[in-house]
Amino acid sequence: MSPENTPTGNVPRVKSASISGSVPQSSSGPLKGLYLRKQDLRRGIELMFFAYRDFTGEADQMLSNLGLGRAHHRVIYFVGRQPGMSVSDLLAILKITKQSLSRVLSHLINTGYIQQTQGARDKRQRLLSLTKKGEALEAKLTDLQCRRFAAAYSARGGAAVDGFVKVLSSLLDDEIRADLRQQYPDHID
Amino acid sequence: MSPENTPTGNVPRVKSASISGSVPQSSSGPLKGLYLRKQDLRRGIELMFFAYRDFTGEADQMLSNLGLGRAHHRVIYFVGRQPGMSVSDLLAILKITKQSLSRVLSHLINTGYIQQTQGARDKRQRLLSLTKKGEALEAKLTDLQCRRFAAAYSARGGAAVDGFVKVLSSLLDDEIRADLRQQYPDHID
DNA sequence: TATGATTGGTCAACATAGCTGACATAATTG
DNA sequence: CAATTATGTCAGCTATGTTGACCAATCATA
Repeated sequence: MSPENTPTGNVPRVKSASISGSVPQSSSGPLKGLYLRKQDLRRGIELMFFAYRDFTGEADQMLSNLGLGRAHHRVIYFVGRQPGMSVSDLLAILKITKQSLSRVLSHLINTGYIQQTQGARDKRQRLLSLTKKGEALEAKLTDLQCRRFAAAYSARGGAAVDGFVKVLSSLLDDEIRADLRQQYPDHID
Repeated sequence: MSPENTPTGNVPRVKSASISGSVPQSSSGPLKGLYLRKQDLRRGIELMFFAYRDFTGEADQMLSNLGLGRAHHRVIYFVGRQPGMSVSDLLAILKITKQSLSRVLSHLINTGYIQQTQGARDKRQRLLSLTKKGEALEAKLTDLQCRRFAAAYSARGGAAVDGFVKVLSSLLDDEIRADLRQQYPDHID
C-alpha cells in the first residue's frame, strides 16, 4: 500500500501531547499504562469503525432486499424489545427528530410490520408493537446479529466479553449511561 | 416507560431457538456459557449502537461547525494515518463508491485540507496527504476521540481493554480481519 | 509498438435518512 | 378555561450513499 510514500510509517506521529503527555510512550517494558499509547487509542477508533460496519452489514443487506433501511431496523428492534412503547419513548432512544422517525414509522405501519394501539391511561399515546410479520422480521434480523456476537463471544470467552462490555459502557456519554443504567439495570457494568 | 403495556417485560422472549438452542438459558448457576444468553447478545447489539453514536458525536459536532460531515472525517483520518496513500487504497478501506469518495475528497482538496502529489513509481496515482490545515483538524478530531478512549481504557484497565479488542476483532468480517491483520499486524489479536 | 488493463476523474440521476420550522389536533393537567 | 403534552403532517433542505456511463492518462505486456 504505497509504502514508498509513507514518510512516517505505520506508527502515527505524536503531534499533540494532550492525550499522551502524561503517559509513557515507550513501546517496551511492562508499563502500567501501556494500553494508553496513542497507537492503542487509534486502534480502538479503527476497530470501532470497522466492527460497526461489519456488524450492521448483514442486516443491511437483508433489509435492502425488502426495501427497508437501517433506520427501519432500529425501529423494529427497539419496538420488539419493548412492545407497547410510545412514540416519545422511541424518540428518546433513537435521538432523531420527530419527522425523521415519522417517515420511517408510518412506512412500517403502512406495510404491516408495526401496529399502534391507543394508550389506556393516556389516550394521546400511540403504543407501538410488532405485528406477526414484524415479529418474524425482527427475529430474522436479530438472529443475524446475535449469531455474530455469539461467535465472537464464544471465540474469546467470558473474561473478554466482560472487558468488552465494560469498555463500551465507558465510551457512552454520561447522560446515556445513566439512562441505560436506569432502564436496563443489568446492561451496564 | 409505559411498563403497563409491556407484556413481555425487559427480558426478550426467545422466539427462535437458532442461536440459543444449544446454550442453557437459565439465569442462575455458574454456567460456562452464561455470556451467551440471548439477553447478553442483545446487550452487545445495543451497546454497539449507543457507544458508536456517542463515540462519533463530539467529532460530528465539531465537523458540522466547519461545514463538514462524518464522511470527510473518515477521509481525513485515514489519510492522516497513512500519508501518501492512493485513492484506490482509500476506496478499499472505506468501501464506498468512487463517486461518493470523489465528492468528499474534491471538497477537501478545494478547501485546502488535503493535497495530492503524482505518484513517482506510477504516475497515474494521486498520492494523498494532509496539508498543515488538514493536519491541524485531524489532530483536533483524533484528540477528541482519543480522549474518550483514554478515559474508558483507564477507567477499566488493561484486562478489559484486551477483552474489548479481542471481541471487536472477532466481530469483523473474516475478509476485513485478514486485511487488517496484514496491514496493521499489531491491530488484531 | 499496439493492445488491453489500471488509475483516476467526471457526469447525470437517484434513494435514504438525517435536519429545521411551522402548524394542527386531541387529550391531559393545573 | 388555559397551558402543556403527545402525536402527526407539511414543505424544503443537506449529507452521503448508490448505479451506470464515459473519458484520459498511464502502465504492462504480447
